Amino acid sequence: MPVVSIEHVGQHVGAEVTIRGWLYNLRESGKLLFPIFRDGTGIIQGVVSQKEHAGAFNAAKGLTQESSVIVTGTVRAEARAPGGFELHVSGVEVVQRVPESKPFPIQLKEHGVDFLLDQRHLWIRTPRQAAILRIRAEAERAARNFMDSQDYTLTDAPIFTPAACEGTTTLFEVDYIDDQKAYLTQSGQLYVEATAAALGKVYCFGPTFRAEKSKTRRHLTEFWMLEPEAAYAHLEDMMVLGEGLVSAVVQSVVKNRARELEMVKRDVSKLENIKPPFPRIMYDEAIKVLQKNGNPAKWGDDFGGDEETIISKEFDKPVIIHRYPAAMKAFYMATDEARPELSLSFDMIAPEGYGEIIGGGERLSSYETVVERLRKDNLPEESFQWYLDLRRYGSVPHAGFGLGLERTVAWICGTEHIREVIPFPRMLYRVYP
RNA sequence: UCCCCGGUAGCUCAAUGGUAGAGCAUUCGGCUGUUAACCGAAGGGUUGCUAGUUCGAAUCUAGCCCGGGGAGCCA
Repeated sequence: MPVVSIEHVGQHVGAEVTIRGWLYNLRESGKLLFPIFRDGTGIIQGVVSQKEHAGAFNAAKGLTQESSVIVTGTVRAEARAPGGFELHVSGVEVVQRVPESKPFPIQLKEHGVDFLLDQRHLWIRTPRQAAILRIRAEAERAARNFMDSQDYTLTDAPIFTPAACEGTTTLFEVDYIDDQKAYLTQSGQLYVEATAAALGKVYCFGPTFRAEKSKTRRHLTEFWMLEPEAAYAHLEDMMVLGEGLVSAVVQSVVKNRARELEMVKRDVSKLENIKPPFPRIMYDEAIKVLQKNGNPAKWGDDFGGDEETIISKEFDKPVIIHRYPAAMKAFYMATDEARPELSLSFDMIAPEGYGEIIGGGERLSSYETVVERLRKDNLPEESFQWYLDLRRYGSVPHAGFGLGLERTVAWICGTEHIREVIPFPRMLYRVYP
């Protein structure tokens, strides 16, 4: 008897199959039982008749939620069943029965955020959470495929680092061997600048850490970033690469994860439209847009969540804002020679208030300027000697950006908070489970 | 770090100064087409902690602890 996954059960109508999974829910109606099974790929309702299969009936009757089961039965097309297919159950083998004294804590009803996050290891079993994690996986695969197709080479960056990439206040310090200190990486960027000089076009993709005391729906202390970097590339190249990457990810999810998007009740029409080119405005224009909308922003201000939302509402695609004032960007950002008060930087703001999903730009290539900026930002020069070597030995113009995976996936899924789109979110004051 | 909101049964919530309640979950009983099934019954509480006001506090006051949303900062 073939073991089939629930997502493929429609190919076996009329046949007897085996499903291995868990009891998601059980409804009883006298001498008929309606168990709902899940196996990680989907859910299917079973029907068990006491008259026809007394053994299966007795095994399933009173069975507790999330007990693990191996079920055999005949697949029928059935309009009355959720999903359109139903399993007429002839055999039930209980692998492990959840004890009645300590039932599965997550019910098919509403729960509070605190409770669900404490139960995250079990919460991910519910259909909505499982769908979100599948969409995340598709987004990661699509992102890698796109970068590979553009001839970028994956060069992973270290997680232990000797010092800050960006601000020094948000570093996680860890005890390294023999009383040394190390820090969890905030960004792989400095390292991909090195591998770009070795391999030309590169990217890294992995977790990054920020000890920011931020409590918002857009923040995690541990999040994943995809960071391309290319030698001899300029700002324009990166804006084109960024919109290509985001479009490829969105379209791949729309194409390959339609069922999951339906499960999370996403309005897919808003995603189908996400194709290049994306609207681009200069920082100067963005300030004007804000002022037009009654926001008190003035030239030189950085944008917070409110400002990003106002600007993104003007467009139905992600919007690229470029050439921010140099003063508000990191020490490695290149300046615009036409207007030295501006940096050759850009951010991409997602629609619908999901905030900044990309930040990047062209890097400083002159040794003297990097040293000057390091001193200005009070960064420890001795920790950056290797980085300065990149400006000593064949320095070239180069550019790159960082894409925040969780914000991108949260936007694609339309979730309330980005904590839902990573299997085990790490947040301010929460590292369990 | 700052501002706002919250903490009552395993879960979601009600009870605004006078005997702590409901739905779900659990247990027992009923039901041959259920859709977070339904119907009947039972068990289940140190109202986050500490102090205070009061004849009397889940309720009012103060401090603390925990959580949520936001600001700053960022992807």
